[in-house]
Amino acid sequence: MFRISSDLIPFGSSAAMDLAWPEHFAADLERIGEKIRSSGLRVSMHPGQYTVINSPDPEVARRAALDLEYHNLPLDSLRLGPEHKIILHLGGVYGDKDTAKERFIKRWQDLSPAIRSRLVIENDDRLFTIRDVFDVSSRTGIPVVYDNLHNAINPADTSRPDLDWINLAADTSRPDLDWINLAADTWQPADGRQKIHYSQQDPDKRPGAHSSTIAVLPFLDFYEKLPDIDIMLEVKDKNLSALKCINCISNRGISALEAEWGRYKYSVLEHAPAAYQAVRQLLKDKRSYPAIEMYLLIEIALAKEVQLGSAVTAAQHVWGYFCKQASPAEKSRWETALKKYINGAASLGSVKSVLQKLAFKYDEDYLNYSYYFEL
DNA sequence: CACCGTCAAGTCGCA
DNA sequence: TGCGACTTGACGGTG
Repeated sequence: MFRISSDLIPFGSSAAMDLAWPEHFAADLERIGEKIRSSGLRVSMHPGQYTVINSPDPEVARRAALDLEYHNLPLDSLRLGPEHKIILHLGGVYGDKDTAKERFIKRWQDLSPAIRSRLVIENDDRLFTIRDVFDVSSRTGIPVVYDNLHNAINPADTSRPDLDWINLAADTSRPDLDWINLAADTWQPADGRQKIHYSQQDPDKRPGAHSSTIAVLPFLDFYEKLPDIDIMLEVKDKNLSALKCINCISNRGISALEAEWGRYKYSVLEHAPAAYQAVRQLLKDKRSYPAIEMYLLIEIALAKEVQLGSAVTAAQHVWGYFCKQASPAEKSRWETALKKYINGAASLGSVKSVLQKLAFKYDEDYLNYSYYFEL
């Protein structure tokens, strides 16, 4: 799966956009679309929370419908079928949820068939619960994407109206799996595989904020109960977590872990030299597949503060790729940057920036694909 | 060059 | 009534 950014086409949703970009980029779109189709990739687009089709203001609703057209156009231009989805929340409440749901359904009926065939609806983190979403789905047939974190923050009311608040608190939500199984029935063959959103709470941020990375143990605990469906992660480090989870739920061979370690190693080294050594030991047995252990060590290491000494060591490891071929000017730039960092006059980022430019210039792909410059 | 503010979108909740 | 939070990226100004 791949989530296409809403910023794909600059000014794409603006009234000022009069470029015939689908024609202009026809050859590229054809090539990319063919790659998506032949590889079995499923792409999707996620309009922001500002796309509100159920607003009482008809002008807001009109612009929201145009925004959905804007999101549909790239998918149509790639010649992708209706299993490539557009994911939408229900919108605002305006003091009366039932009326707001009715208005969503009415506005949905006026959308073009192409958009309606792509649309899926998701529970949000403060207004419409998964139960509200099922309510709308049962009357429209729109497939439901269940979001576990949103349901934890904004749980569906599973109580009877006569239950008092104490009992309600004790039985505030059904298990994720119940909702996921219910959502399965809303997906038709033309919609492709059922998809859910999975994310974890960032411990230091407001409720509902996504974590920086997916913690592997809670993910596996969640995953082992699931039927065979698609899971889209919502997480700051994006594909890093996706690859982590894939590597932990399937044996992709020790070489896949070694490749991952190659990308993580300098970051781990600057946070925790002991963990760096531990992972090296762990990967020595070439018949093993210690994915979970490796990612746990990486998670623990990256959660620690960067130490100046180990950050210098890691940077010097990276500098080792260039020390022979670098020009005198480059050598002096590196030494100055490192000295300033050690004296507290510059950030670690400025040292890495010097190294990243060298990696690009000298075509060191081992470093160009390293997470050292990202984490 | 790091850092911070600003911009676009619509709604809701809290001063 | 007005402001901040939500989200995402680019971009401009400051020191």
